[in-house]
Amino acid sequence: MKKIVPIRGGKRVGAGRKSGTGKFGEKTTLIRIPESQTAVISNILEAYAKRKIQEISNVVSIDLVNKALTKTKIPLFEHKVPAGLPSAVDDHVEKRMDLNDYLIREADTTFFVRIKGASMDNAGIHDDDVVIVDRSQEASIGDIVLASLDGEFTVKTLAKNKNGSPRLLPANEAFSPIEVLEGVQFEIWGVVTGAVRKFK
Amino acid sequence: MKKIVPIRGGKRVGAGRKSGTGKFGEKTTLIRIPESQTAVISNILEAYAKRKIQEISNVVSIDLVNKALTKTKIPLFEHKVPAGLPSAVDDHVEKRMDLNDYLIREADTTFFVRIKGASMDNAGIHDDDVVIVDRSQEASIGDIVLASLDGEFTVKTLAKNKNGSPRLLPANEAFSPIEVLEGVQFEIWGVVTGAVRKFK
DNA sequence: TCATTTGATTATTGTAACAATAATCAAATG
DNA sequence: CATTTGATTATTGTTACAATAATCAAATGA
Repeated sequence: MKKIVPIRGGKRVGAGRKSGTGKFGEKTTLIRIPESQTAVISNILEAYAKRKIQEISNVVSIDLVNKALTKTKIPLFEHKVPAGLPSAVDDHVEKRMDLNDYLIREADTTFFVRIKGASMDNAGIHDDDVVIVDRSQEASIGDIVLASLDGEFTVKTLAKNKNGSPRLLPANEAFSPIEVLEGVQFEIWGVVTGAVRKFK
Repeated sequence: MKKIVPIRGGKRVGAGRKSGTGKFGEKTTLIRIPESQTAVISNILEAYAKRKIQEISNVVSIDLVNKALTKTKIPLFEHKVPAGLPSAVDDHVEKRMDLNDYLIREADTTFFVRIKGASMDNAGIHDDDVVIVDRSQEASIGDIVLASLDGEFTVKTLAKNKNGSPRLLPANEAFSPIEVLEGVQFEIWGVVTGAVRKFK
């Protein structure tokens, strides 16, 4: 027995998917890619499709800690700044702080890394900031770390894929995560324990 | 008339082009590339074929997103210094730093203030950061300053109205500028010259 | 004998063809 | 008037294909 199919159709002029509705928003061509590089290229294209910035290095320079650190105890006001004239020579301010003490746990295993770019903006690490990296600390998932990929240094949040391979997350939606692919020389140099910025 | 073709042939077992004799030396797959990026990808592949670069992953920073991404390779610990020949690179690597030297100009006129809230987020000053305030510096328009209004302390960007009266600008759209009205006790305590933050 | 020619064989590589999916439109429906 | 339904067209990954390139060995000829 035949099913009665109600007729709905007819001409549909102008119908159909519109041009440029693909994930790239433009036409594509086929290119032959060596098999060992398909993963890399696919990653790049993924980032491109999402209009994200694919950036690895955001490190300008790496400096070591001075051999002999200075100690300068300076008043710290946590809540209310008292009226009057707070100063370092004042003895009676309740709390004093030394920057080296505050930010550096162990001088021997610490170094400074100057950051460029906006890829870690949402983590409060901005262009031209200097971050403090401690090599002695074990990096955990979620930590901000200094890592190198084939010799390029980057500061990113450490994450892990379902398959266990590491992933480096920028803290800025405009940037795409960095996948640590098979065969790439990858190393974690330390955990970012602090950041400093100079305004003036 | 038929041409007489001399017979030369016969079985040619084991003949034929050998696998891996293509320009990449390996198998390939077809990938669809957006047209605007084909030139870039072709260039990468050309270089890869010629082995000018060993790993294509080094070149991810290629201008896919129309942003020139320069990669910085920093010779760090693995860098071998030729004895007796100090170079700029070596100086750079050997550079050492002290936080007090870097952030504090004059200890006697400097103090720290811990910031609460998000009103200066866009200036890179976040909740729980410690800012460095220098009382000895003259505050200019555009500086981030520690100011007091009727005894309330605040860190804001210093601006000026057309009529000359000062104005304190938060760096966060969710907050409104503070007008310094007539009769309000207003004082600038110093200029914010830096900020530090502890992550871990 | 041995270098060269010739045809057989097989991989590469760019393009074309294809099929499954996705997006979009408008007539028909309720 | 919102929803359903089928028509239409682009996207996208895969397969097919044809021209080229590489390689081998039999046949040739100096």
